Amino acid sequence: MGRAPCCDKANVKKGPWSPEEDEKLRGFIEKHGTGGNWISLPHKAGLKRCGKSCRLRWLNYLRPNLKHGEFSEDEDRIICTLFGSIGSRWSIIASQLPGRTDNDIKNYWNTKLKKKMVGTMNPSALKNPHQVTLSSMLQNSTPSSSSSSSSLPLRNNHSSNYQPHMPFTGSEAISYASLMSGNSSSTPASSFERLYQVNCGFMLGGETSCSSSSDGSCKKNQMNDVKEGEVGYVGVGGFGDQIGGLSYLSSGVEDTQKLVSSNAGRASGWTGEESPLDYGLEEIKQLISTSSCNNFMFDDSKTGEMVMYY
DNA sequence: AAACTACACAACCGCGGAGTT
DNA sequence: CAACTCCGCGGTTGTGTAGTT
Repeated sequence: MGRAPCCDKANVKKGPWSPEEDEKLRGFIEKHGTGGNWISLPHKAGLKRCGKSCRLRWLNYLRPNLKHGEFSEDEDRIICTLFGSIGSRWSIIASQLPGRTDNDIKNYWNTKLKKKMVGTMNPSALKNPHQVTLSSMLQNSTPSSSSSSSSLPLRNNHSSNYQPHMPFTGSEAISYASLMSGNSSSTPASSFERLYQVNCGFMLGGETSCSSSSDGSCKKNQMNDVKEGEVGYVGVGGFGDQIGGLSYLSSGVEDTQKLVSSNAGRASGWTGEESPLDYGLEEIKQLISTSSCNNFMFDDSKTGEMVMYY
């Protein structure tokens, strides 16, 4: 069965929104609400736009109480922590950042934060081929082409032993962990910085595995997996133990929960249509505490590479 | 000043899930 | 239960602009 188009593409305007269109849409929604039907909304509002386009414009740009501009360090922290815990589920991350949209955060991550992560790494280490291969991390992070997705094992909803390969060998990972712990930032590495660097550093390589891929197999099902307790995750301590007593990841979960807790109140300020996603605190806590992305383990015996078990 | 490049952000696309008929 | 519609999500692309050569 083919999927019906969401709108008559021939009679629909595309591209940037004009101020007049914005005003029409804003005015209509302020007056009538969305009516729970985005498809019919543009017609009612007198707009020659696709319903999805209207929805996006409203959610990402016109909606009241939206923040535009620089992200604060707090917001950076939250994004990184959550990204490290739950991957690229931008809507969930956005739900913890009032005034920010998933699109905003996604763009911010892709254009700035990811580079910031890279920037925290010691460049000299990158010259050593036996240590972290940054380019390979980044290559693995973008599932844009079908070829890349075919070369990378895609997560199966119902498979608990999905094993994406990290671009490190076991010893490389140890080098990397040492590098991170000895990072020469102006302040001693705080627990956040370690969490930030380790979680996010690895996530650069693991992003694909946690995001929805082109086959979309990794979307809401992950939530369902967690809820249903079907996933046989390896314990959180696995990775930290292996890298010589560094307990970044286990503390990461704790920190994440604190962050989520501290932001839940703010998040609750979102009401109805304002909130793109309304996950409960407990839901997110559980999601994070059982998050696949925090569960690492070496498997030197098989491949000689470090492997994350999901 | 023109050409080129890099970056940031808005918008589009296609998919899966949920709800309805 | 299948067929269908709509919503929401995340990845990707397009476009404008600032910076550099």
